Amino acid sequence: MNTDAMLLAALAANAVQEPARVSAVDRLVDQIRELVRERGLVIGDALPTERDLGEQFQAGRNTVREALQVLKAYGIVEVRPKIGAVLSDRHEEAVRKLFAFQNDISPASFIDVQGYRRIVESGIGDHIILHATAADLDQLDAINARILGNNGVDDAARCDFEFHEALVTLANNRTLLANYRLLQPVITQIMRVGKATRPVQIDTFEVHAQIINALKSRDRVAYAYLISRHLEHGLQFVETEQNGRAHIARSSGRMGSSRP
Amino acid sequence: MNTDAMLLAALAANAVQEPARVSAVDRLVDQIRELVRERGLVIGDALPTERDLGEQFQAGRNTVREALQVLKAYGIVEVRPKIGAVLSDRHEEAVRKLFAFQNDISPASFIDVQGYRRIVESGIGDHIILHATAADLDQLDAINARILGNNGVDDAARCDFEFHEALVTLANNRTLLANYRLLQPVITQIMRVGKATRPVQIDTFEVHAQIINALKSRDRVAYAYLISRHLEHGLQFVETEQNGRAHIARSSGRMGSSRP
DNA sequence: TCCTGTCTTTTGGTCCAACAAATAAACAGC
DNA sequence: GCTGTTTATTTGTTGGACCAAAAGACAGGA
Repeated sequence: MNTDAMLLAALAANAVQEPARVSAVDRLVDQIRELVRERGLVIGDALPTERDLGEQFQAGRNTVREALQVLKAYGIVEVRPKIGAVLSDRHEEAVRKLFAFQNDISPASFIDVQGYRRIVESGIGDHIILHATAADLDQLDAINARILGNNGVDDAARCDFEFHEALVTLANNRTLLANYRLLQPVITQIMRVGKATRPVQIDTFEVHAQIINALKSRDRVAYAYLISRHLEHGLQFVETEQNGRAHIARSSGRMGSSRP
Repeated sequence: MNTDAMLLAALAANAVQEPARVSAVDRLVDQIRELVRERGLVIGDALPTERDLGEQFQAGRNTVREALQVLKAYGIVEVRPKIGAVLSDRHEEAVRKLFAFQNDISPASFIDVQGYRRIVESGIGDHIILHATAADLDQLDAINARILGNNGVDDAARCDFEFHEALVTLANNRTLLANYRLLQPVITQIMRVGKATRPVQIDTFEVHAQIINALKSRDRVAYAYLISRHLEHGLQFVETEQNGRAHIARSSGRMGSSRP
């Protein structure tokens, strides 16, 4: 037995979860998902009508509708009057929404998120320096240049996020990127508030440019220092916050920020 | 206007989303969540019955049920026969489930996840070395000892995960911990398959002990090396996998693993 | 008094029928 | 061929019905 076969067997074993659930709605959710899979439906394709689904799977229309509500909550389908349920690409968005709602948006969590970003964005420096091509770094420059478009706070925050997202993308790890994107609403909000306090697009552009230059000259120490300082700067505006949780988070927020 | 007030104003501005949605189901979802908030209900408390909710909010029972299905999908409530909908603490689990669902479980994603873990678990070394107390490290020892209980593959995998989770916890960053926990099903599965190939609880225990000792002696270089090697070892069993995606992911998977 | 088994009532689970609203598709008029 | 109108289909929502499960009331016995 080779290792891959063993792997797949273990995966199959993991697939069975709760045999206890015999709810018709849950069953329908699975059946509809299976239907999508076996018919090879893709984003934009429409599912059968609610009545058809009910007839096909021996269920009442209300039961079908409850199942569709679940799929809709998952971002799998988007249901429009007359058209019916069409396969949606809003799954990631649903995950983000759901995730955001467990992370309360507060000054404390802002500091926490910045601490997370410092860990991640510092940690990927070595990989970027070792593997990024000149074209990759040039593209970072191009993305950074867009921040000078100066189209208001929201737009600047979006550009700022895109730069950091591109940075994380260069780590070439899908899991990391997905996790980072999960925090997009919070991160963008941090940026928005920072820029609302005083418009500093030009400063942001300059710092990003310095970061890119550090990467181009393969200077990992400079990169780590610049990223740390840049992220720390981003939460200056919540400095006044001094309650317990924020303080604890802050100690982690500052981790690894020793000046070279 | 101080910065905190500005922050809160920006948050409020972010709160309004789509005023276009007038669906009765969506309205009910919001109303029920508001009901929970204003009554100060906590985990375990029961909501009014479906019939009562319908009467209170001027909606049919089927509509209420559809709203409850959405809340259930979000892990906000758990509905039990006869009791009704009770507030649940399964929100994180719902997020995990939803997240896992976008990350297909495959050898390629296993390698990717190990790469993610290497970035994270290496990256937090400095903070742990600087801030962890002797008691923290002793607790790591205690957790590590549990892996010798030798209660089968599943149990060993669970203990293994708990050790690494404890490690990440010492980084003292809620966001990082939440993201790491999101990957629990995949990580545990990696461990399970690794241990199924050959039971190596004692080896895992030894390596973990070495890692703890590196932390106790504040040796960041040894820690980084040991963690990297430990995680790389964990995916030996998928070495045969050589398709494109796995190979790309692998290059990131190996990042920062240069021997000191 | 306290335990135990039975019975009633409440409640979620499922389905059906009906109507309203929206809209894609067919159609008539030019 | 284009445009405005009509039609038919489909989702959105509601009320009602019935079933099964379970909590709570209740009666009976140790």
